[in-house]
Amino acid sequence: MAEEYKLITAVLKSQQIRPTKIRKEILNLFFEVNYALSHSNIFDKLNNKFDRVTIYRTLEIFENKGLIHKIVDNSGVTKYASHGHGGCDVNFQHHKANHLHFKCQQCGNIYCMCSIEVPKVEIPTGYDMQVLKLSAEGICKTCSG
Amino acid sequence: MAEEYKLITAVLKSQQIRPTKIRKEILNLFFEVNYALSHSNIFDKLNNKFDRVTIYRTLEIFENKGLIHKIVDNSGVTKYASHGHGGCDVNFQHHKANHLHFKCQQCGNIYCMCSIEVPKVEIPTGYDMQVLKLSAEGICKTCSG
DNA sequence: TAAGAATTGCAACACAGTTGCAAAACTAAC
DNA sequence: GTTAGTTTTGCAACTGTGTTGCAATTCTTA
Repeated sequence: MAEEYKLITAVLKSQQIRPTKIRKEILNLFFEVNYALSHSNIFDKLNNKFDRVTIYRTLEIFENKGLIHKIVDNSGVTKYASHGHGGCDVNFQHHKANHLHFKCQQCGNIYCMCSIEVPKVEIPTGYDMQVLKLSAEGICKTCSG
Repeated sequence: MAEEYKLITAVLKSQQIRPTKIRKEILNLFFEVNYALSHSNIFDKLNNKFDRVTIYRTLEIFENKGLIHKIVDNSGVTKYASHGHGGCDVNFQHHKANHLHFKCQQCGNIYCMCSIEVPKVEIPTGYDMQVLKLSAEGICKTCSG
């Protein structure tokens, strides 16, 4: 844990984020899992130790600095996934690019799948497509295994 | 308008939905547009004539009976698009199947594109994919024209 | 017209997310 | 190490979305 926190502190500093207690604890949570976390997931895991608002603000900072990205799943729940570590099945570089989000219908977890190539798709004339996003649902490795 | 309401009444009856005032007005709204409507869109368009809760319940009924489907866009806003009429660029049958949702970055409207074929995609072994959804962003016909 | 069922509106609530502000914690200079 | 200034945090309050229970109203049909 102490070793891990050294790395976490370094990651925060590398993004010009002051390594306060709550920031280290939240970033640590992201590094411990390989799926996306919601605000309430984080609030619960931190056991009411910090204020709701501070968690929102921390997530905002992490997102702006590119440490995590926001995912809105198709039931409307907002989650965040870390770049690097468990947050991606390939590596940090790929993660930043457009990738597929897989939601497990059993456990509800969302996994980033950076190894997937987003296919080309033709849309009707008159429309100018800038972004194409893929999202999948099914049963994850853990739940089917 | 009177003619249109005859059709709307018939559609409602065909799904065993009693054609009350609010239901006819809401279904009419869906038939007037070719994009998805949010609860607050509908509330505003109906000019506070009906209760918020009744609108929620009406949307729930329409969704359960298959007249509309729910779309959560990637900023977390829940919208509903009608099957048939303006809600689809092909026809009623296609609409029910999996299709692409296109969100205009300018006007914010979401359009259903039923003519798009959803491509095959390979995912990592161990994961069992049941559903694949496509969503796009860009500039719509109206805004670019 | 009256009884029973469905629909509506209202009040109240839960939850996610945001803002302003004061208290606390840090940083850097002396 | 103390102090001034900046950042961060926690609290209170608020908005918006969605839900539930219940009583009043409306519709159906007999």
